[in-house]
Amino acid sequence: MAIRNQAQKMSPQQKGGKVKLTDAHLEEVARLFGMLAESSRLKLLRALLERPMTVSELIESTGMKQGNVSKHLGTLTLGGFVGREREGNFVRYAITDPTVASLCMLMCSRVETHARQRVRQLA
Amino acid sequence: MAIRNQAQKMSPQQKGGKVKLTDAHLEEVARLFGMLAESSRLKLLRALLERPMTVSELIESTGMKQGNVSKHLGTLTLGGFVGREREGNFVRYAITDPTVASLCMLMCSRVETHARQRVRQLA
DNA sequence: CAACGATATATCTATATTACTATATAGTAA
DNA sequence: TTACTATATAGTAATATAGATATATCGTTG
Repeated sequence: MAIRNQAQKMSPQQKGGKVKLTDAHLEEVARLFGMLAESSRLKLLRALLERPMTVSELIESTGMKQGNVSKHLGTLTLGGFVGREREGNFVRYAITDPTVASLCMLMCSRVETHARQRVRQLA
Repeated sequence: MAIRNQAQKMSPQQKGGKVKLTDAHLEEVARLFGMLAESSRLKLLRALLERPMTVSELIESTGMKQGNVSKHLGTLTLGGFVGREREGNFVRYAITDPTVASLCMLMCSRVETHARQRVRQLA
């Protein structure tokens, strides 16, 4: 019975810093990570981190096709990363989740670290 | 020319907390997020967060097939999330990246928050 | 060396997801 | 209403990746 992995009714963040992640949690966490696992969507988030933008603005700023922008924004909205607000004919999107920046920055610093490690390995 | 997205020679973390993420960065960040976007791999990480384990132990503790465990561990190793160390016939894997826990916990707390939001929306 | 156990890898099928194109919908204004 | 603009969605082909199975490689022991 090795390790206790299964569900337990506890807050995700416990006092000791220890976390009990149920299988269901992991499924959902994986889905959310998957939403960030696409450079197109990250480009949209990067743009929105500057300021809220309409779809048209995002199309211009990212160079992506309209349909793709819409679809990716839909995904990000489902994930709760961004929110939408109608403004006449336009729809303005904004980042609603403060952890987006943290997640991306954490991962980005990993990129640098990892790159340095690889360089060191080669040397 | 809307927004300046392109490469600039700066440290990823700037003083003001602002970050310049180049397109190349985003590609790599996406790849890394993708490695965490699979519940199987997250299960492996969850196990390894308890303590370093050999492949055999991971097979038993996760119930996954040997080949898949090996493959996923290979992916996680490529991403620099875990490291391997031979011990006779066995290979012991351990989490080498301290940000793994932070990333997963951040995302997990998002899951809870988002779930609460959805409940609120339904009400 | 041969035989064995532990781990890695190769191949396959099924599934998911992308970008693309075209089309549909929603809102505004005439 | 119709016409127009902005956004969303549907349909498709191409690509990628998971899990299952089989096989290969590595390290140990005899």
